[in-house]
Amino acid sequence: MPSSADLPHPAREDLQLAGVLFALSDPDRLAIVRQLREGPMDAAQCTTLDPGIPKSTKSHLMKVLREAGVIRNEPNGRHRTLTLRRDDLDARFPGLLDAVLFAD
Amino acid sequence: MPSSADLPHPAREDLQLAGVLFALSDPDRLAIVRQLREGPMDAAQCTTLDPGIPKSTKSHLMKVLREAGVIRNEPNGRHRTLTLRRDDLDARFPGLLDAVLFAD
DNA sequence: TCCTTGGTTCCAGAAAAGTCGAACAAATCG
DNA sequence: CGATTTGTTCGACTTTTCTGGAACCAAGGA
Repeated sequence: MPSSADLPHPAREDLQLAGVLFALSDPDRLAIVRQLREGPMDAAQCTTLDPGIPKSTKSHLMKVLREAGVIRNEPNGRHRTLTLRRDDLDARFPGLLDAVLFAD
Repeated sequence: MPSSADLPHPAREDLQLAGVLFALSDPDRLAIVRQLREGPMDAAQCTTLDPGIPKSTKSHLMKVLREAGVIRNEPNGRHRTLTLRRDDLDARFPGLLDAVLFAD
């Protein structure tokens, strides 16, 4: 049974190209996605961001990525596990994620 | 000698991934880019946009795409010729444009 | 030369997005 | 239970982006 702390995630078929591109169009969010390339990660270990960033700001970055369908954000004990939705993105927009992750 | 009507275009090496993604993160701008896929086009023939759109708004859409380096906008007699900067985009962000154009 | 056409620029207001403190929530540990 | 850790959410404020009218500009054509 889903915990009340579960956040909504769009279904694969509801992902919008423009929305995904927008979520990725920010250097901070791009850095998070790049870090997730290696695999799931607890939000606390996002070292790519300025360590002095307020947690509400950080949470907002995650929210934009989640609502666009780029990452999954699930409760995991006291933490939150972030996962890149690679399979869904590849299915809907083949090659896009690879191009973004590979760039530069 | 360059006409004063020439608009500034970023050099290939100055293209920013986040900037390009932002320019593409809008349905209207995406539609313009998709139409340019077939080849250069005069701005007046952008049939993808609502025909009732004010020309200043349309010009703004072009400006965002141009400043991000997605399209070239050059004077051509009484018109403006728009060109997708496919070679520059492919060089800097391989696969990105194809993925965007192919999607859906 | 004047008029029309196709387009940019400027400006101001509206809308959207980002920032961050403070309050709240859930899990864990003592 | 109470304190700590790791977050989310809310609300107010700032900043960015969008929108569209009006002025302007350059190229042709009558």
